[in-house]
Amino acid sequence: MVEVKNELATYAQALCHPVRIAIVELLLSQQCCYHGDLTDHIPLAKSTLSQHLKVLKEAGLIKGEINPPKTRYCIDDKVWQKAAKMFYHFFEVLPPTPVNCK
Amino acid sequence: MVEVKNELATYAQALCHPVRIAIVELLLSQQCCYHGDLTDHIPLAKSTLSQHLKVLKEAGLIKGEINPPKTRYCIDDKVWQKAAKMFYHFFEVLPPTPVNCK
DNA sequence: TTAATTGTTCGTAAATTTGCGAACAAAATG
DNA sequence: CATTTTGTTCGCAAATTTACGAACAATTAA
Repeated sequence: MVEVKNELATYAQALCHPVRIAIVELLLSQQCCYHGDLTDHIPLAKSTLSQHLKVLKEAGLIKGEINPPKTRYCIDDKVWQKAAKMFYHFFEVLPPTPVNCK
Repeated sequence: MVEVKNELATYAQALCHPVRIAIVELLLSQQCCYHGDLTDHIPLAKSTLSQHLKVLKEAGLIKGEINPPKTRYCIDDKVWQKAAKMFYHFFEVLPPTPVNCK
């Protein structure tokens, strides 16, 4: 890291691992928040899953209300929309390549 | 990596480093393709920049025509649009949280 | 109260990422 | 032809990431 951490890079970083994508997709597929055992869906040690959840939490994309035996993980709407906007904008800025572009 | 590499994760991976974001933004800001010395814009060793470019190239997001003393780096429109669509879709699927969501 | 359930934190090992300089390649220029 | 320019590749070291099991909370259930 050679400079100030880019916010977009932070979100990308949170989403750059297949397991974290899977976790987020699972949360997205829920009517409301997810509660239950994530290891039912993703075959990893719970400590490993906990670590991935931590990454997503620290990026702000999800929030969890954890009253130890019971847990609830949700996408954080607000941050999610913000990240969405940043990605939208990032990908939008590409103008069509001019035909005379060499 | 515990499973088949997720394509979205691959793009996120390519974009998860501030320097790579900076490189892509530089390329996006060009009328056409970029040619010149990237170290003018990003204060890193050229070998390091070369590595970051390699990551972006392997993800397919950029392409470079390198005839050694001269170089041209471009966003790869096709892959870019594909990645854009994947991110759009990924972020779009979030329905508004129901008010009765507990 | 004791056991069961569920999740986090800690320590550790293996793999990957990041960054650098040195060495190397390949074309342009003197 | 030698030098300059520009970029890649090759070690190498430091930092980070990933994954695991063990130990540790904290609440629920027996």
